[in-house]
Amino acid sequence: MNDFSPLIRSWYRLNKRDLPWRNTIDPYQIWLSEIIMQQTRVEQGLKYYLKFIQNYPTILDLANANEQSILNDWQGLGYYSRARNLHHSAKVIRDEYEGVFPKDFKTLIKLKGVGVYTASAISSFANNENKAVVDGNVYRFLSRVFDIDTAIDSTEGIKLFQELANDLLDTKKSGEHNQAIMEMGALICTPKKPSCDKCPLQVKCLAYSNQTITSRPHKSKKTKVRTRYFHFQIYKEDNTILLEKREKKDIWQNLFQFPMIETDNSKTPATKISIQSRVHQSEVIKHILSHQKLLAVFHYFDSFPTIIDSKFVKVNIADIQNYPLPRLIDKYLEDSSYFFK
DNA sequence: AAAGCGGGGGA
DNA sequence: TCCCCAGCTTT
Repeated sequence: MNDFSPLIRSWYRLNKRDLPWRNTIDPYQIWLSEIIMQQTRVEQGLKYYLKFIQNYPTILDLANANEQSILNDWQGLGYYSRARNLHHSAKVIRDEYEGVFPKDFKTLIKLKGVGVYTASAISSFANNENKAVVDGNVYRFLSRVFDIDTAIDSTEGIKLFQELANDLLDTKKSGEHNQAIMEMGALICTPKKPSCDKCPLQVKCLAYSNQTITSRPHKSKKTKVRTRYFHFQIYKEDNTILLEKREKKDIWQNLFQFPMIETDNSKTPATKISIQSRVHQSEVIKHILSHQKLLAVFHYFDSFPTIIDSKFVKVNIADIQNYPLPRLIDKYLEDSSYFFK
């Protein structure tokens, strides 16, 4: 389709949102925005982007920070490996690239946390490199415009959509083209009730004429949810509590929580938790993740356990804010008056 | 090729 | 409830 790129770019120039990372060609700032926005809505990620630009104005500020501070600033955004990889890559650029942030696809793709999409985005936005982005917006938009039934999460689909996106890319305006095609997906060709009447490609859209919009894009895999049972123990003496760092390869890696015992049901594991010294027990708190349903109970104690695990840390209540916490824990503290009495 | 990894918002 | 969001890494 010859006029695909001109049509979406004309539309984009008139209808684009004013987003801060669109007003720069600094690859560092663009990288920051792209990592934060992975699997994240712009409305949710925007305040994190502003915070990170404020707290880490340059790649060296980020590289020289410690991981706990970065995770603390990332708290609540989810997919915490993004923050760990962010820090790792910042140090690589400081130590191996003399602090100069790369803007070419070949170098970018080597960075941890940067895949084909992110390397294409940064290199096209910062360097006008001829690389087509394929994100969730692009899958949806292209699967509809060309009425493609191939599953977007299959190996075949990934290859097909990347090649189609490459073919449609206007080689002289790759940055604007990539912004435009994603903005079309985000503002017009939305998952539910797309605004086809405002779409510059309505008359050319095959899914529109075939009335297959609602079944595009086609996905094959469905996520299955696992249920887990967490028993958190809140040990408090005066103004000090115990926290432990989650170091295993599991959810919330390198974040902190109250010492926790996982069981296969929500019944109190009496053999592992001393019921005699427990002063209070919370209701079962439900917390939903994409692939896990967590059922948590908080058990309260007014003295420390006789044996204190080496991975526990004693934290003054006023200093809890310096420890990155899973949303489940953070929300529980918000809702609980316990620590403010 | 498939699974694992957060949290929030909309319908 | 279910689906999706400026995806990537590990198994």
